[in-house]
Amino acid sequence: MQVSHLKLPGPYRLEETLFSGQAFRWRRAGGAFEGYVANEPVHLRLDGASLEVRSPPDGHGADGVGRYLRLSDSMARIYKSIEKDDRIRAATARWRGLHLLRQDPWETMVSFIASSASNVPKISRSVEKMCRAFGEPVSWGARTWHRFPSAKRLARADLAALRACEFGYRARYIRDTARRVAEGEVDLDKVARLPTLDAQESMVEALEGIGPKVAACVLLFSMGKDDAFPVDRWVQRSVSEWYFGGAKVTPKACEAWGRQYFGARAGYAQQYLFHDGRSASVKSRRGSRGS
DNA sequence: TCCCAGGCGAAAG
DNA sequence: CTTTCGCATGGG
Repeated sequence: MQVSHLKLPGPYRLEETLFSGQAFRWRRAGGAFEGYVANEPVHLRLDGASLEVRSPPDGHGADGVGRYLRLSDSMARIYKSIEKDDRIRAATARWRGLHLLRQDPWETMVSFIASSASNVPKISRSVEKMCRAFGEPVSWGARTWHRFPSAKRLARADLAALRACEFGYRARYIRDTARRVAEGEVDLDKVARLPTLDAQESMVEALEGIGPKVAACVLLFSMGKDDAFPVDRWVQRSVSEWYFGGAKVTPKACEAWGRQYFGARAGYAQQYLFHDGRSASVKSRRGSRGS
């Protein structure tokens, strides 16, 4: 096993970052976290101002972890650029150190196809089942881990086997998207080089099951397009409540508004709004349960 | 039993 | 063009 330590340039909310609905394969392991970076198993633990990274002896070690966690993001500048009012300032203050991730685009695309009209725990379960069924096994320690399956592998997946992962009606979208990516009809590296709106449009245009929101998630959570502004029910609700006095806002209008209002780092603002709104809701549901 | 979930595509207006 | 509806499925 390799062990290395990465220096953290500032506060990093590792748990909130890994469990804020961007990534779906992380698990709590005591005070540490198990998951995958660059499709290699890793074990992360915060240790004061540094991050301990454990990984298999024959893998990439900590290579890529800093990039994945976006450790070098200039958070002070980001906060300065998105803190347009007291509401967003409250969210950034509450969750200071929450980061966006830079994940693998293919994994992010499949995961967010699975996300539509679903919820974070269920997405995680489905993705994990799919990895066990189709992903390459990796032995490390006492366990067998499973890499995220390639587009080529999912392209020839049996639809019934995909459905068995609880993807429901999304299984077909995942299999067909895998085929188009495996055939090179859609090239994710090329998509990543396009301007945000062009990239978003190209994915929506080419791939069934990918609409504006899912495409924005791929751009924001895997391609570093920080001006993408994914609008789901939580963000739509928060924006309506906090910025439109409770008036209805369509997802399309909400997205356009968010990109304009928050600017080049709108996606970071979105993540803080999402996390803040969702945390408040979970807390109040817990608090009001009973009777 | 009904409602909801990091929506989307097709149908209807 | 915009709005509404069906979709699989598990959890509250």
